[in-house]
Amino acid sequence: MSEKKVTMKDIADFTHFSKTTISRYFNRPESVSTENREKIAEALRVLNYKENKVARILARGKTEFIGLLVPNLFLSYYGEVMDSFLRSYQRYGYKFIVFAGSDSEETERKYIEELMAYQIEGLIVLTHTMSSEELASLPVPVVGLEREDKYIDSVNTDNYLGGMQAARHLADLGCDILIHFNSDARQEIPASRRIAGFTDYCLEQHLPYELLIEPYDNTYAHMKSVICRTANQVIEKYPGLRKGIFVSNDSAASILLNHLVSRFGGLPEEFLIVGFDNTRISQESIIPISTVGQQIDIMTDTAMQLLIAQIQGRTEKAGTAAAAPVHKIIPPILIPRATSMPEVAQKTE
Amino acid sequence: MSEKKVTMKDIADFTHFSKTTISRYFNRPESVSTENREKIAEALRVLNYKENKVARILARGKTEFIGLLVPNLFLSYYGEVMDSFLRSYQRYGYKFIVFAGSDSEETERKYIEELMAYQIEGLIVLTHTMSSEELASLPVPVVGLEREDKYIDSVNTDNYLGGMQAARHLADLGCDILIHFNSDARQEIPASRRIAGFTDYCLEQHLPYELLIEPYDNTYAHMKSVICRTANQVIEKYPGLRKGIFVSNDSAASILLNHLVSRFGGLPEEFLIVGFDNTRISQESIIPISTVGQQIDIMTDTAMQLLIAQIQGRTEKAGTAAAAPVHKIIPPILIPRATSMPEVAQKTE
DNA sequence: TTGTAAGCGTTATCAA
DNA sequence: TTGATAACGCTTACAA
Repeated sequence: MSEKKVTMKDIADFTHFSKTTISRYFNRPESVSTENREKIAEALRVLNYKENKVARILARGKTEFIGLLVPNLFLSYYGEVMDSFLRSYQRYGYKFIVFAGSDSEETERKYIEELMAYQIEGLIVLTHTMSSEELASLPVPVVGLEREDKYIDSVNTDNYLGGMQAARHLADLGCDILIHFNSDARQEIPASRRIAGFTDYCLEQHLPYELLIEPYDNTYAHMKSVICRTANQVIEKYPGLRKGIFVSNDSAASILLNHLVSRFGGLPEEFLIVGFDNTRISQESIIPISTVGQQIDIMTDTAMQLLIAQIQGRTEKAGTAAAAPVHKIIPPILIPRATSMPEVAQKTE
Repeated sequence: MSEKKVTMKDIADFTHFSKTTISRYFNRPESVSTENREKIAEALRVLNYKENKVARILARGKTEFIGLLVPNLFLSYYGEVMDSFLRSYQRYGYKFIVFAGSDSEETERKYIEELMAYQIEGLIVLTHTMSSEELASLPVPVVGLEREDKYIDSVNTDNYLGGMQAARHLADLGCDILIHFNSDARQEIPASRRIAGFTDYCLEQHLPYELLIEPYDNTYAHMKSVICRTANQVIEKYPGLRKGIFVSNDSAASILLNHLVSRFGGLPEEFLIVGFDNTRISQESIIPISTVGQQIDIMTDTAMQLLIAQIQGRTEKAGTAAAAPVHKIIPPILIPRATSMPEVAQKTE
């Protein structure tokens, strides 16, 4: 159990071949005679050889490592995205070194330094800490996901379309007034496009609408207090009207739903709710929440492909002037559930 | 941007020192004269040197890598545990290579092979796929977390105590009958001790109780149908009695709660619910769910310490006969919330 | 305080 | 089809 590690040298000695031949056995087996291949296989088994990829990396310069920077893993959106990235190992073979939760730019830089020291071949960034400009200056390919992406390749949900889908859905259901809850309207954040999509649809269709942008930090308690307060204003302001409320994400939508259900003993027919993301919470809430679903598997796969394209491009044409960053946009899919179809609200899904 | 990588050799040439001195500058700076330290620092800056830890690993044999096997990341429990492990980087400096979701033993072995090839120093296992016996035979330190752990070091919540806490809490609140919902009573799974703790408390205190063990797979839909069915049986069987229901985890507790609230338009006073884990869902449900909370940060920290102890012990006394595995037990903390304190159920938390 | 040289376990080049 | 030999970039005796 604690014996010295068996190396190719040991196999070479054992079989009386050279290290080179052993290496070739792994990398171009067809260049080793069938007979000797068997001898080597035998020796590998007998000595219980295990490859050492660290040495291979040093010799070849390819680590098959990708760095992953994620804000946290307790929000289910990030959990689901991470899950999806990790599973891409089966397809692409890249391993992930993951760092979570850089509070400050400084620690995020430290993480990146560390990742670079391990010779990662690419970096995927979900955190919002550093500017894409700084990220673009790194000596490795970078892809951003649902973050500011001016100077880097990225994959985003078509947030603008998502906002429109939500508005159209609510309008189609005969709402008298469309309302959008959000907490962040900063231009550079892709999710803020949801606001624009929602607004533009309402304007185009001449629908009465209202934006309620109330900042909150990411703690549940604060989110809750802000949303409940906002909801109460809406209740007072639009009595008797059929209100279609599009909420910026499923967690917030769930808070709103719980508030209404608690207050009225159920979701009144005059309230329709649509969330965003299609995270688990939207399915598991007291009434299944209609939501604009991000296609996470497609997004992560697209991100991997962008990254791999960069990795390959880099080795080929090293000196090319930085091309304009590629921004892939993935359409969301509206998923109608009980919060926007009151007639089915009582049925279990 | 695509220049050749700068190595210690370059710094050596630039400063007219030897590679050795440059290396020492990093590893034992005090052994380099102050004057020359500055020269080297200058050269590092001018040439923009970045360390290559892959080479260092090869030379020293320490990777600072830990492998992490987790069933998935969409269940918030695992997300929270992962989050906690990743943050331990700040304390211990270990980087994590993460694999999620091995459906089969075969793929799980492949993951482990891959991790070994990268010379991980230790392995943390949350998956239930492989036996601890097989894991124990690996040539690296292994620590399990809330999994079968006969042959490996492990960290578990004191599930037995947790079951007792839940029962006592419900009994103290004057329940006429105590009921436990669970889906898996297999001895080797630590969580099954929750059943034993619950049962023993009821027996000791001569309390009427019932165990309802109904297997379900991990899909939400199936969980839901099983739990709703079971709940309906309970409703019929114990009309008028104050029922204290201890549910095996928060997700299941949330499903039960939603079912009751939907059916009765609120949580009837005669139902008290306690979940397990203290995952986010317990706080974010329509009525905050009382739960037996796992102390995740303490558990992950304990796991890291166990692993590090093994890593260090291994280098010191290589030949020691495998000591008996160490099992650390972390007490859970009961968190009373509205589902077991009907009088506060209406207040926002 | 600094340098020489060997070594970590692979792969790559060139020759045989 | 195989083998010598030199990388890869760093650490570490041992020597000076």
